[in-house]
Amino acid sequence: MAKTVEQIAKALGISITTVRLVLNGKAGQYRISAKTQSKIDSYVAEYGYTINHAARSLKLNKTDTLGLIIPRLSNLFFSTLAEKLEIRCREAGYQLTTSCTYSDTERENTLVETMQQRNVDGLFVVPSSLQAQNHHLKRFTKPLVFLDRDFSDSEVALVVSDNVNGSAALTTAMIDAGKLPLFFMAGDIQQPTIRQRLQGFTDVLAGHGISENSAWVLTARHNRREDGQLLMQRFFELHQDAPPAFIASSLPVLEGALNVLRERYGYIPVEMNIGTFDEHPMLGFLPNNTWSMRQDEDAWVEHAFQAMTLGMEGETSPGKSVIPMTLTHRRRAAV
Amino acid sequence: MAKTVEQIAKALGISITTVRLVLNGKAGQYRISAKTQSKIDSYVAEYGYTINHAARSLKLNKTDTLGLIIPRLSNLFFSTLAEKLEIRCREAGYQLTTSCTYSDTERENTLVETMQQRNVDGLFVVPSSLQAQNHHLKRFTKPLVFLDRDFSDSEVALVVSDNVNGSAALTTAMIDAGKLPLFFMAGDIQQPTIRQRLQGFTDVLAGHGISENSAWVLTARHNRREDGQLLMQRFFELHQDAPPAFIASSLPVLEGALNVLRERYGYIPVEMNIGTFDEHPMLGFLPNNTWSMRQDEDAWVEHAFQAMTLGMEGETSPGKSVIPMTLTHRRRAAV
DNA sequence: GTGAAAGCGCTAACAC
DNA sequence: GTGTTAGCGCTTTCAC
Repeated sequence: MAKTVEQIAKALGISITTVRLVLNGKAGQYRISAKTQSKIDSYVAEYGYTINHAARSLKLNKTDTLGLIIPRLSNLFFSTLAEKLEIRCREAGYQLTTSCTYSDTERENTLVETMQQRNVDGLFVVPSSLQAQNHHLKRFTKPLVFLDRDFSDSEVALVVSDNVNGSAALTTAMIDAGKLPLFFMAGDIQQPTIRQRLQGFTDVLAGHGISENSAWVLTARHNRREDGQLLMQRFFELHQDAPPAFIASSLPVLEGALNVLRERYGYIPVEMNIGTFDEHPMLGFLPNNTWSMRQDEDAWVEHAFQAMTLGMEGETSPGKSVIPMTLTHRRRAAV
Repeated sequence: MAKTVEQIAKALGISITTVRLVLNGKAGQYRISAKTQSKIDSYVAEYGYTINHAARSLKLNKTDTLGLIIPRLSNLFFSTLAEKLEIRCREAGYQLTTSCTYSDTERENTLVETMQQRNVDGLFVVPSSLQAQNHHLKRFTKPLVFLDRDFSDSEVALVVSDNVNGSAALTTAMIDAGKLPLFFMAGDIQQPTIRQRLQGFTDVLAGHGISENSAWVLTARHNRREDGQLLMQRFFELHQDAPPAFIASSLPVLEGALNVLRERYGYIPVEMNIGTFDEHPMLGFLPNNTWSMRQDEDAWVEHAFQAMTLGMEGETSPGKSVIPMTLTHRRRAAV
């Protein structure tokens, strides 16, 4: 097993070049004798041959590997994205290697350096901040495609969802269904994605002439379950009852918020109207009216991979791709 | 940027060895002059130095990379496992690279060959079948640690949950709460994990002198949402009403089963008692009594990494690790 | 049709 | 304290 080209050649008493030509399928092209070919073939069938990827990389200065750096894999949106991107990369002959930052900027920077050392041919990154993004641009010397966070740097290759319009559509759908007042439980509004979702919300409310909307917005520091809990706890410091309708800025925030309700009441009030970003089959477990605004991972992958291909071909950056979102409504369960 | 050791040495007019010693932190040990050191340091500060990992790998015949092959990342259990294993590997200085099989044996075999070519130092695999497992053992020449599927091959390094006892405990808890009859909706019972869960169930029922339990078991071909749907549809071909209590053999099966109920009734009957394997925060969205049997990813990671370490140190296989599961009960929501 | 040789950037062993 | 060298296994180029 795992013979090298040289070992095969020596064992068979033929030259390295000949073996190589056969192994690379160039036998016909160079008119290698059938006898030599079958000698090589049967040797390989017996002992096997595994190309040494490190040697190839060293010579060609490419690894046929792409990197993906995301906040966490245990977030369904990112794990789905990783899955689909891996499939797309493999189709094109690339191995994708994924690592998580856990929203730690230092870790993120380290990961980029690691990817650089390992000489990946290109890198997809969800950057935690504009500084981090600039760090990567400086340190990483091959094509970079940024995902999910729009820091308004028009030069970079970037794929994001159309969060402003998606949020506006979600808000409009809930208002049209008569669900007012409508609260918005936002995680970290420093983060562009969340900020844009909040903006879509306030835009629509302003368009409806609702000026008190700032009272309907609650914000937290991060986007985790715990932040959702804090948000709902804060809500109860300000109000007597559960909100008749609210939007969570992401699924973990929703999980935390509903958890507080269930602890407080022993149940989740069924008459409550719930909006959220990101879709999940388990939203159907809720008996409530729910609206979820889904991000289109397939379109993300196509745009991101296309941008990477252009970058690797040396084209200039394709700039920003803004992917539309789609709304899923689940009607309140009959009783 | 990205100078090689040789370039640095030439630019500074000193020898490659000297530069190397400084870069590797051996300056003190070999008493390199402070002047030389600072010359090198400032050059690196200016132009940077990125080690060429391919060259290092080629020379040392190791990549400081481990592979992980799982069915899918969009399954929360596996994505959590991947996350925690990545963290553990990085602590020990290894990069983890994860790929998915989508339960396709051929793809799985290809992935193992790819990992072999890329010369990963070791491989964690969730094998789709005993044949696949044997294929890997034959083709992969470095340490292998298998996960999640117990094909009763006592020689291999393997980490699994204690599915038989876990399932027995789950079944017992539901029976003790008076939830009979209790149905079991199983996905693919060819797969050892599912078979063992089913076995824990039938064992307990037999222990309670319930002989008709075979009528309470429904099985499907795979373990996906669609299979859960089929199972619940089949249930309704045999019964008039929704099951008063049932156990799903995994979360996707549960999602599919509940989906059918919601379609049929417009709601999920709140008096139904639900058991499932794998824990998820969104199970709290259900107003029902639920019991979920969780797998302990942290323990999996510790045992798996330990087994890998032993393998890399050339020790003999540590054999099978069986990890206990823990039960979470959510009480039916008050009204 | 087949062979030989240089070189990718690193490590390790040895020389001065 | 510093310098030289061989060689990991591959690709590419040129030679016969």
